[in-house]
Amino acid sequence: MDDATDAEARIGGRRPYHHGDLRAALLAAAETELEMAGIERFSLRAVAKRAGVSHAAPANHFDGADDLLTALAASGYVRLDAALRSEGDAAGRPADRIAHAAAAYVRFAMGRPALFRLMFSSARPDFAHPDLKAAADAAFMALVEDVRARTGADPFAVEDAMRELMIAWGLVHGLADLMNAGRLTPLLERPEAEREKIVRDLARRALGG
Amino acid sequence: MDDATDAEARIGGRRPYHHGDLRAALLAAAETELEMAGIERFSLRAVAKRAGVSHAAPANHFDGADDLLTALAASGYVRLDAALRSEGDAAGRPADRIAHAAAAYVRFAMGRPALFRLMFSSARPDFAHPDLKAAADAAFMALVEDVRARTGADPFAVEDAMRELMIAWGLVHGLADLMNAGRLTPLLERPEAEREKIVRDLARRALGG
DNA sequence: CGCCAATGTAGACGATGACAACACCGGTAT
DNA sequence: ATACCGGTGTTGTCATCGTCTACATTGGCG
Repeated sequence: MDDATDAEARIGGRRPYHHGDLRAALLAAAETELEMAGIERFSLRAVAKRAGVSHAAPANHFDGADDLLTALAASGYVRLDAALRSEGDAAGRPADRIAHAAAAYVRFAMGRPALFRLMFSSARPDFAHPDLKAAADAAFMALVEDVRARTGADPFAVEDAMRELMIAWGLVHGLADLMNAGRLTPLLERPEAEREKIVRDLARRALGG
Repeated sequence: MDDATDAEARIGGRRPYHHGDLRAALLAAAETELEMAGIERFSLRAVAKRAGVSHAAPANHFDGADDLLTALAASGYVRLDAALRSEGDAAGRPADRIAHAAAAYVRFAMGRPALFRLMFSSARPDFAHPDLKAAADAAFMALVEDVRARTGADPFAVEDAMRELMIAWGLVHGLADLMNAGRLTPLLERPEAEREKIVRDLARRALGG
């Protein structure tokens, strides 16, 4: 926070020509800008202004707007992965990991709607970028492992386990995306605690038990 | 088609100053432009060029780019509604309507990926617009009725039926959106006929059928 | 101490959405 | 018949956007 208030701290003095950690500051500014404006009104110049630098400064750290969004999406997947795993660990029985991960998935999406759209419903990030690909794959594997913990079988080897994975991922992603879009109001309008409970129930029910 | 070839028909002659049915032509051009460029690179000027009119001509028929996209989204929901209902009617038993509607939902999404994103994952259409709202609600009701045909209960009155609805819609929407994003490759890579069969099976399985 | 690569700034260009002023056209009232 | 008029399409303009290029500033290294 000291860095963030740098400008104010130097009242009367001139702001330093060099920022110090502009790359990180741009990523942070981009995320709030993304949530404020939405992916379709996202503007690189607005991000630069929010970070307090000139409109062309980001070019020193990112290869254009889409590259910044690629890095941001990767950061999103890292956090989604962490949320899925920590929530899974909090489950009692291994077979119930997936239901808790489901609730975490939906909570993640609803807490950062624009970032979630960037991660799953945008063509702007370069999903072939190594960093993004690795982060997205890791989060995917969190789900795979939860399914394995439930069925005792490797989804990539056993078709039945793969079907479970498809149902689990499809269901939670659909619920998240629909509520993100303001649909599914019967579920959307409930208080958060109840909503999470329902999501867990839906996951258990769809997976047969 | 006579109107569409109007320009060619008048070789040597001057194209008529007035188009005839520019509104419909713009909607058609917008849809192909949307699928070609994607929602995030969609450009009103490109649509106008595609329709063969000046960049400002659309203003006479639509109140800006977002209004055009609103009309396009509404047209999408009308078609989705029709697909869901006709596919449901093709099902043998009433209880199996929902599985067939599920396959239709996924097929619709994969056949028009950008339009599907416009309908569910974009902030540009005005979802409060009466036409769009009506079309979206109608498509939603198609799913509601399929659930009712299966459970014999009104989802809005019986909580258990509502849960079935959430699972059904969440699952098919998630499967569609994920494959649209290039994920869920184990399902995505199969030939279309097999994919549809799997989607129906997943729906039956998730609904405990 | 002077050079230099990294980092940030300023300005310009083409594309875009929106707006305003004008041109064209068919139908209608006189 | 003719003069008007509202609907429709065009041209021109402006602010904003992403990107590129030239230049300024800085800290560290030889």
